[in-house]
Amino acid sequence: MKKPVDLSARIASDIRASIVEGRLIVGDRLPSESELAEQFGVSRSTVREALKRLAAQSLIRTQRGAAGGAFVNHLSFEDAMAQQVTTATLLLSMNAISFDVACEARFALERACAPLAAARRTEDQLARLRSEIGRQSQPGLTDEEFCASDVAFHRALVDGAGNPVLSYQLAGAVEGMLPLMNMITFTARKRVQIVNLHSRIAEGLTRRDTVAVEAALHGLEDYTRTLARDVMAAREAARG
Amino acid sequence: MKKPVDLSARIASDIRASIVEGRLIVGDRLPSESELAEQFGVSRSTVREALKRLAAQSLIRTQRGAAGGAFVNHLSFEDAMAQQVTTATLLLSMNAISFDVACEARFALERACAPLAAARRTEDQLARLRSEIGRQSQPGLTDEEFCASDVAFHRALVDGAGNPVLSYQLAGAVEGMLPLMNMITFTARKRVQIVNLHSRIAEGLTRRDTVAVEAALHGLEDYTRTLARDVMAAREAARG
DNA sequence: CAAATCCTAAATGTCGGACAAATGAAAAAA
DNA sequence: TTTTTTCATTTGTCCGACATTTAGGATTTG
Repeated sequence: MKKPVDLSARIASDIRASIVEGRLIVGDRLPSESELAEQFGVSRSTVREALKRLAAQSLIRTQRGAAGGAFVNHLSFEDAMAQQVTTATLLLSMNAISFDVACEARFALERACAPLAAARRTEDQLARLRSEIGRQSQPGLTDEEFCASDVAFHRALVDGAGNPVLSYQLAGAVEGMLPLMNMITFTARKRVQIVNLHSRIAEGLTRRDTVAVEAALHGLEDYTRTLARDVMAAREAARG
Repeated sequence: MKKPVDLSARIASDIRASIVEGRLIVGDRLPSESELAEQFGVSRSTVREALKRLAAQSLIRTQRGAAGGAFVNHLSFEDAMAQQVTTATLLLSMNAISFDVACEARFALERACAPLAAARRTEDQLARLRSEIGRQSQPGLTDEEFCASDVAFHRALVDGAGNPVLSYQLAGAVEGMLPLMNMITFTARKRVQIVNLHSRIAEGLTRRDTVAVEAALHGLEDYTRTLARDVMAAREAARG
């Protein structure tokens, strides 16, 4: 693709291509830093910078010691999700993404999970949903705790679809929005509304009623956007 | 969160937190490598390895020269999508994700875009869709070219939703599946079927008929999975 | 003989210094 | 004023050294 000018970037790019295209597979050990330095005709420092680049993308891991070295990493869903979340967070905060756009994307993705979750949800997952609803009804909760429980609820919903790829995709969308959601103050009255909608979702899934779940998600999207609009309006008024 | 043992990882983590939490904002210049080395009480090499880690995540960019240094990068959708695609590709190839699971996730996400795309599609986007359909009908196309056009078609479909966050999410799902899709040989007969379904999608969008688009996407998902199953079966038979 | 201990070689992690190359800005020349 | 030159700053690269970790062999000990 591109021609990186820096040697360390070029070397990282080379090795990355080897991994992506399957010439190096999971568990393979790369040559030692000294050997790589000789192979590429650069110093060990430069090789190290290249390896750190790859490590930052979770493509390799390094072990010290006699049988140590750099190994092609098994990219787990957890690793990928962690990256996804930080990337999504920055993407939203840096690109002047409006709350509406982020919200729309998030609920569109969640609704995509509804039919699958309705068909496959287990009793365990239903219990998780109800447990989070119970927590959200507790009076002493801070806004942050309420938000955290909200995230847990929606992750449980998505996990109900039983598709790890969807869970991975959604994690970024939902958790990336957390900073934005945390700006909203959830009064008792608002919490009741949200908990009601959550209950409708849980009931819909219990009855395996896709349409009901989608409708509740639509309601939740509308209500969330209304809340955000009010927050923005209040903020405007305070400034003017 | 975690306690990185390596100094370069720890420093990278520190600076990353500063960026994510807003203490450093887009365009800000970090102290020079020497200054950072002094601040953190480490050598310049260690600082450099930390900075390379951040550069690998597109969090910073570096400039040489007098007014150079490391600057907090503006994370564009393009950068994020490129990362997303390589991550998704590796995720699918390393985690023994079945074709069915990947396919299901992809089409679930695409169907999520259908209502939005039906409401907002422009004439330009419709023209793009028809243009790709035209290309896919040409007889001389290789399988790779057919796949590439297929990707372009689906990206245009998703872009029709007019939500950059959705476009970003989908890019990973669709392009990450490319290596898997490329394993399928598209005979003339199969191509006709696919082009027919693509046409139904384009027609549905033209009429702003969400239900028709979703139905066509369902049909395409089923057909794609059938094709994959046949490929796998043929492969099994060849081995046995 | 078996088990525990020690030793050693190999590899990454860190350090410090050195020079090259790029680059913007100040100083000098036209 | 405009152009050229010089220069200080900063990243990119290289080298050599030592510390730290670790697996596995060698040695000692029961």
